[in-house]
Amino acid sequence: MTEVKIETNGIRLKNANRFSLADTLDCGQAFRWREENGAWYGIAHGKSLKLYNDGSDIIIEGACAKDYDDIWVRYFDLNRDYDAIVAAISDNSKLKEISDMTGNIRILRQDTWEALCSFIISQNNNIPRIKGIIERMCENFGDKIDGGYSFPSAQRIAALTVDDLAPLRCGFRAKYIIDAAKKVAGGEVDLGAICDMDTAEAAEALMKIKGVGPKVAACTLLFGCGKIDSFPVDVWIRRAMQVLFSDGLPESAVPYAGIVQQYIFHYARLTKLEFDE
DNA sequence: TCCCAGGCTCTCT
DNA sequence: AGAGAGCATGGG
Repeated sequence: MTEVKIETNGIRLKNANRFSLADTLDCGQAFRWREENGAWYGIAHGKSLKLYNDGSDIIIEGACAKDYDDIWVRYFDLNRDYDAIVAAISDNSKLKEISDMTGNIRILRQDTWEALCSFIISQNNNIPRIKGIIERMCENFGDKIDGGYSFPSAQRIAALTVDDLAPLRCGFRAKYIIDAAKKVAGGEVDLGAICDMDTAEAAEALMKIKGVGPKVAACTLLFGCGKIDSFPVDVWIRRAMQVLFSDGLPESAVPYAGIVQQYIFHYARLTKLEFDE
């Protein structure tokens, strides 16, 4: 996407394109990023990062060259041409208006297990509280690393009981988290294989987990497997689609449905889109 | 305070 | 198959 410079304390993305830190890291797709004095701090794939803008560049502080190639290019979806996607969908005037506001979001390719777990927690919940539960999960059961705690593995959670999760204060979702961990750690649900399946088949496989329905499965596949044809429908999207695209998603957006879904989701929330059902 | 939150399961028709 | 209640908890 851009020229990359390796610097002493991190990586510099020269003239970072279609990459708003705020829109990408705080649009409800990932829950472990926080802003402080203009910089964004977070932990992903067991590593701690600080990101900030330097003019038109983005600095990924804490990333070495090897991790950049092995982890961060994929995590930040840096090889995808978002300009081309925005151009393609802008043939529709509503999508153009939406992407004018949200087209600097990049879809993060998160760890599959973390995405699964995060979106199990997200059900019938609000974003601030989702973040709190996930942080408590990491503090209680993750590994201490420089800068915080890693997201705990499925194996670690599988060794726990519902009662052990009480400190998370996640309510009825605790039993779902335990079920997911046991099935993933035990191999009954093979996340690696699921990421290789087609989207519909993969969703079916994920829904063998208690508490995983179509929406949680779709989010897991979009944000945890990079399946950009996966289209999560939550209350915001359902209402936004009724108001904006009652005849369905425009044809030009179908190949990128998942990405466009995130644009619409963010747009709906930014504009506090009002609906009369 | 009271409504509702990036839904899903269970039950009843 | 489809509709509706209930769910834990706490943010706004």
